[in-house]
Amino acid sequence: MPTATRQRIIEAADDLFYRRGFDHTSFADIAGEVHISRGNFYHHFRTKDEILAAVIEARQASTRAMIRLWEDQEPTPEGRIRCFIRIVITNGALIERYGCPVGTLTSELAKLDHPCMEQARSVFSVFRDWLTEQFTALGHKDQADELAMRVLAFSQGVATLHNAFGDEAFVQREVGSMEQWLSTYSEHLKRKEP
Amino acid sequence: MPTATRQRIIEAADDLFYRRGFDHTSFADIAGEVHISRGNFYHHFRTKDEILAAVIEARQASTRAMIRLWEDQEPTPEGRIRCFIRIVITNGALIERYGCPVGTLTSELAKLDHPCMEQARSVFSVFRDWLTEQFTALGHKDQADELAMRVLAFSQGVATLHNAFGDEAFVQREVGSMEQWLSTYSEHLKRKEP
DNA sequence: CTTGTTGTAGGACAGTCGTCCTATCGAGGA
DNA sequence: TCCTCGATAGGACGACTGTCCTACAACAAG
Repeated sequence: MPTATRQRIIEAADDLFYRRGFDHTSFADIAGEVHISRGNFYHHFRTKDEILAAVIEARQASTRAMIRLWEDQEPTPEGRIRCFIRIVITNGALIERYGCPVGTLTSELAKLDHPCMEQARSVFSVFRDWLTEQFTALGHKDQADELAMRVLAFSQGVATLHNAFGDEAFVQREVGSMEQWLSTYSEHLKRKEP
Repeated sequence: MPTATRQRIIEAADDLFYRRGFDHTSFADIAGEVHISRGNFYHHFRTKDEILAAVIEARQASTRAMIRLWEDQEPTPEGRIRCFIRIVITNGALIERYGCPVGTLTSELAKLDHPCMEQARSVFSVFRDWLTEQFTALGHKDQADELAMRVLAFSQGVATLHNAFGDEAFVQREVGSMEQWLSTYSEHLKRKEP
């Protein structure tokens, strides 16, 4: 049963881990953000790794929630994949400043050789599996996972360079190019099923 | 005039910043790697930021050296761009473990709001400007920078996902796809200048 | 009213951090 | 031989880290 305070800790840690990085965020930082004492903090999370695990779990949940939203808004697989492609525009301001939350956390945990690495990777997998489903529905079952990985790589590349250069025109251009690439895969379906 | 010890410090710091991250690498770590005392360390670098600046400078130099090597080995712009594309295979083992040195450092410095961020970005720019030159030589002067950014984004996306998933087949596949994409841009030139 | 549980606070603890200071070493010039 | 000066060593410093312990307040169960 999650307490309200516990929930606020997770939200603050989520935000700080994103903006400052996991390693560079201290207990005191999070406690200060939530306006509780470090002692109270320890009552909810005994170690830093426990918070990280809870944060990643929360990110998995919010990712799934976002995906459900896309599925409600867009009836076609093409429209849904387009939602994912456009995420680098939707979250453009944050990505320009702090990069992709999933990619940067994974990179950091890889360097730290952190036990939560596998859990962090699974956030990637939520996107990957869902994109694979969409490409399968689009009639490309045999290469669905490969296409999903390509879209995922696109978003990571654009996010990293947006974070490095801050060039919004570049993001717009790449999204447009990717949407055009996507349309070639969906028109192929229309031609097969008129 | 760089001392031999100073050079060894830079090399050790370069390696550790890559493998553990800048923030998570301490003075003691580097000193231990070089087998010198922390006091001696301070004689060469007074602050951590000074080491970082020296490391980034060294990376710029080694990047330019690698580029010169490519230019010596490959006479055509297409072959040279191919060298860059293949770098995610050449350095595959390291990237799988620690990600791209340029991308991960830039991401970390962005989160730390570090003054060396601009300098780190310039390592990206070395690649970007050189790729722009190559695409210009390939006869695509009007969109040379856009194509350079696309190749750069490709490498960052592939590196991030290779680091996350460790899927070598994915890397091979994406490199092949990217080389095919590149060949369409060079054949366009051959058609115009037979 | 007593007892026990739970949330909160504040501080103790040993360790590490970046930074800085001082002392010693060794070679080269006067 | 003495002096100088860069290279090296070793430790001191205050601040901060993650972790842990104890004390108190609120409140429900008995």
